[in-house]
Amino acid sequence: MKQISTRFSIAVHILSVIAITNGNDCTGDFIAGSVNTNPVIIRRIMGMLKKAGLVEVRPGVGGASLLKSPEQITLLDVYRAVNLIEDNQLFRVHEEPNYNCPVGRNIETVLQSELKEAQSVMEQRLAQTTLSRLTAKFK
Amino acid sequence: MKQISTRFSIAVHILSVIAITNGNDCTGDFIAGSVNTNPVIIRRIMGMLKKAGLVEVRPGVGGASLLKSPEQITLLDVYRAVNLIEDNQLFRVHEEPNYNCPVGRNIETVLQSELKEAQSVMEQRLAQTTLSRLTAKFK
DNA sequence: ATAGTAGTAACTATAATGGTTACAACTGGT
DNA sequence: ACCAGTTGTAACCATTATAGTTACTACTAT
Repeated sequence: MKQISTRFSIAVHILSVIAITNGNDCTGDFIAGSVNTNPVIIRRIMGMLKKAGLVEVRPGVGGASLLKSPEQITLLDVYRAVNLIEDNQLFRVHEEPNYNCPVGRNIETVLQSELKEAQSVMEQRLAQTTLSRLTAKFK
Repeated sequence: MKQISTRFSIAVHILSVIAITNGNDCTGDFIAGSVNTNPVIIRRIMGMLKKAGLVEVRPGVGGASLLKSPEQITLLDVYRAVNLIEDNQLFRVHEEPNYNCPVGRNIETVLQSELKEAQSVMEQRLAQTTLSRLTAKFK
């Protein structure tokens, strides 16, 4: 199966680096070195984090800093920032079943409500973990 | 973002049809008509459900039936049957971060444990919904 | 002016998905 | 014994997301 993209984990990595360095000379190239990937990947994800209002970047000279404190940034915030998804639905449901069949007629509505519940509890669990909680566990 | 494949929702659809028809003349082509897709798709997914011990198919003559009662089949059973995933990890984490960086050194372990938790609560929610609970809501 | 940085566009390779056609193997009924 | 209907696969295809790369413009402090 297709797993959830590494954009999410990289975004958390990026924010952790910014949090730890306290925004000191935290350029895209520096972060790319820590993540061990191409700087453009970092810039792209940083763009999403900017759009979500989580970070700001000093234009020209470079360097990123957090717009919210690490205690206020949760994994759900990051997840939502980088995983823009159709209708915010993690689970995709097959379309246009046969409405002449009692199953085809009902499956979408009935199943969707259960899947939304499952997605919701996952997201609420993500919302319980803050960035500061994560970085506190670093050794 | 890439959503979770419709294999899952189709598999639930398949099992619902079998449950409702009570395994009466429930051929792949018939189910394909209800799902409104190609019969081969149904056979492929049915193969996974067979491997997971959820259904059996009469060879030659055709027709599927449940190997467990609808009260005993949960959405998690179905999810696990059709979404075989590397290491059973829904979230993918970027590999080979820079171990010379305190973030790169710790991010994998620390983040993984949180993500596993989030995945786990979602799966436990799926486990609470049985096939019979679903079909009972059909109108 | 220049060096270093950010922001994008454009391109590539890879993989998963959803679908299709084709074919072999099996079964029950005639 | 044949035949129709079915299952189980293999092979192929188009589409899409992902992850990465190169290249270029624009901006800022020195």
